[in-house]
Order: sequence, then C-alpha cells, then structure tokens
Amino acid sequence: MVADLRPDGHTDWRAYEPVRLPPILAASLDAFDEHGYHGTTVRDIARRVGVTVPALYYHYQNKQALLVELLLGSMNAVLGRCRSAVEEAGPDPVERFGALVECIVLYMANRAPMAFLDTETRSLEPDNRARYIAMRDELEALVQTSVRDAVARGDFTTPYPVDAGRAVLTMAQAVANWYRPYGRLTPQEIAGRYVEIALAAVGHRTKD
Amino acid sequence: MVADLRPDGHTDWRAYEPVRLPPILAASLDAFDEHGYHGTTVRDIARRVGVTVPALYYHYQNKQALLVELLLGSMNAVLGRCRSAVEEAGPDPVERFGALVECIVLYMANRAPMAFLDTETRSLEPDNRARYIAMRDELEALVQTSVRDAVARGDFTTPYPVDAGRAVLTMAQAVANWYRPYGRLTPQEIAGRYVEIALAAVGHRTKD
DNA sequence: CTGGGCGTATCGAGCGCTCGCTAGACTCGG
DNA sequence: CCGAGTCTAGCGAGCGCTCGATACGCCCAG
Repeated sequence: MVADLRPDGHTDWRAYEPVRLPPILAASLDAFDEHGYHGTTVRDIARRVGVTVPALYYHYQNKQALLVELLLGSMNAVLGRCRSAVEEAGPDPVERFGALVECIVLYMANRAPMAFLDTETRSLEPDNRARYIAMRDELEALVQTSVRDAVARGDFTTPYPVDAGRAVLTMAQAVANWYRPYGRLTPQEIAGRYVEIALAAVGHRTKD
Repeated sequence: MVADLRPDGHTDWRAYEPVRLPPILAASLDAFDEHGYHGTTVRDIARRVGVTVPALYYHYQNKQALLVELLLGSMNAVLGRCRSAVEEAGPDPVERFGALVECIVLYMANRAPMAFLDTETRSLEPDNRARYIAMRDELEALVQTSVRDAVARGDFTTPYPVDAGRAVLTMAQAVANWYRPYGRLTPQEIAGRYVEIALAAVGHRTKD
C-alpha cells in the first residue's frame, strides 16, 4: 500500500537522507522523469533494473501502480513533513508560514526528481488522482491558513492574501523544476532565501 | 514554418483576441493538454477534427510537427509580447519589470491551454527543444536584467536578485496551471495583483 | 543428516492490440 | 482534366501484459 511507502522515514522535517527506493521504483522514477509516464515503456524500466518484464509484474500489479506508488508516496512525504513543520513552529502564523516555505523548498530541492513527477498527475487514473489532489489541497490549505491568520493579526500587509499565498506556493514548488544538485546554492541556502522572498511577497512587517 | 505561426497577430501586447488556430492544431492542443504528447494518439486528434488519419498527414509532416508548431508558436508569441512590453515601458527598470510580470501573467491566463503545454518540452526532439529553450532563456534574461538594473539603482532592495527574479518568473508562469476562465478574477485583475506581489517580492521601495 | 515440498523471484516466449504512418484510389471545384 | 484534399485499407513495430517453466533457499518430517 501507499501508506507503507516511506521514501524517507524522517523524524526531523529538515533532515534528508539519500533517497532509498526499491530498485524498480528508482528506475521507474528516472524513466518517468525523462520521458513521462506514457513515454516510458515497461521494457525500458526492466532494462534499467536489469531484469525482464515479468519480474516487474511479479512485484507490482501494473505500470500504473508504479506511478501511484511514486506520486502518492511523494505527496504523502512532503505533506507529512509540512505537518511536522507547522507543529514545530508553534502558534505564530508568521513562524508557521516561514516554516512551511522552508519545508516545501527543502523537499523540492532534496527530492527534486520525486517532486518533478507532479507533472504526471494527469496520467493517474481517476481514483488515484482524487487521492493525490486531496493531499495537494491540504498542503495549499496549510499555506493559505497561515497567510490568512498572519494578515488577520496585521503581521502580513498584502491586500491579496489568497493570490499571494498561491503565488508563494507555486514559486516554492517550481524549485523542483530548476534545482540541480551541483548548483551554486545548497537546498538549505535556497530555502532560506525563499523564506525571505516569500515573506517580502506577502508584505511581512519586519520588527526592527 | 514556425515563424509563420501567428497564434495572435497582436499589435498591443495587452490585447487578446479569441485564439484562432487551424482546426487540426486546435484539436492537437486539446488532446496534448488532456493526455500529454505521448498519451495522445493521432487517431484521437483526427477524431476530434472529424477527419481520418491520412488527412492529418496531408497537412502536417508527423505528430512531432504538431507539437513543434504549438510549443514554438506559443513561446514565440509570449516572447514577442514581452519584447513589446519592455520597449513600451521605457528605460526605467522598475517599469520594465512591472510590464514583464503583467505581460507574462496576461499571456499565461489568456492563453492558458497554450502555456500549459510547456510541460511537454521534454517530448520535443533535440533540435526543436534547443530552439525552444533558447527562447525561454531569452525570456528569463529579460526579467533578470530588469531586476539587476533596478537593484543597481537602489529601486529594488532584495539581497538575492537572481533568486527573487527566478521566483517571480516561475510564479508568473505557474498561473497557466491554475487559471480557469470562469474564475473569480479576470486575467487583467490577476496580472495587476501579481505585479504588486512581484514588486513586494523583490523589495521595491515605494515612493510614498 | 537428508530429501521432498514449498514460497520467492526470475525467465523465454509470445498474445492481442494499438501505435505512427503510408500507398493508392476516389471526389469534386475550377 | 487537373490537383487539392480526403478516403479505405493496411503495414511493420512496439505496446502492456501473461503464460508456463525453472532455479534456489528454507523448513521440517523421516
């Protein structure tokens, strides 16, 4: 089951171990990222793993199951980390917002290949897509709630909380599209900068 | 040729007529957006148009040519509009930045199905992809130049011009992923708000 | 200590189908 | 009567997936 897939059995939402996936899932991830779901053949996946096609079908029901495992597992992982992040941040909505941006950017960078798969959502069959979107909506709700609460307290001055919240969420998610591990900044550095940029975008009153 | 595709023969970069595409391209666009390039069959496109498969091949060389026409045409259109926008904005980098954000968001909303196709870039064959990426890079350069110049003048106070520039560009492009024509805001309203949000993100000194 | 039975994981071979694409004939307005 | 545009028919390749067989390690009865 998807719930059992733990791409990272994290305790700290900031900590990232090298990703450990079953070989077949790892190969599927690479192939889906390179060619997309429909552009990937089960023969290609088998070739990458170094086995024959029937071996794949021994471990997974079908091609769709591979995508489900990866996509639902990824969304579950980022959502779990974000829940930890807001909890750890405490009641202050500004702290929560900052923790969320940091958490999302960290995930998008440290798990870029996983997060990049998000574009394959449309290849999920309806039931699976519904479960995926429900989790995605919960993630957006976490962000929007923190923005709304911070605006209500007068900590954020943006006149467009919903639009600014969505803008911040999308720009954080987009990190997965351009991040390269050999880039000029570490994931932690990018996350730190994005927190500042995001706080500016929502019109955070600086205390000094 | 791609250069001949004029999805909109605009004179004003803010003006959008209903999109007028040859029926085969319009059907291809719908199909590619729904199922992706590899998930779309030429039979599906033919069915949407109401012709048989050979009729498609009379008008276009192959399936790839349909994607090339749409993707290159779209990128060419947004890039052309953005060039007009910076030119019209004059020499002030803040004005240029604002015009660019407005222009990009307007395109992403008014041409959301076209812009959404961006995710199919990886299905372009190498030569076509290279041409596409060259245009995309030029678009990013327009934004980054305006940010750098505005920071040099002290009009933007962001300590991370490159990162903030990319953040703004990605959040503007992401509009194509969530915009719906029956939504609560018009494209022009969204663009206006995004200009404000983007200016805040880069730390624009307000004059008052 | 042994050997038969069983679960796990793999294989070669190939089924039924759909894919992108095309040869060649037909239709019909100018 | 020509040629632009469409059709019917179908080719060769590759698709997702499955069948029956097999190699191997483990457990336990004799």
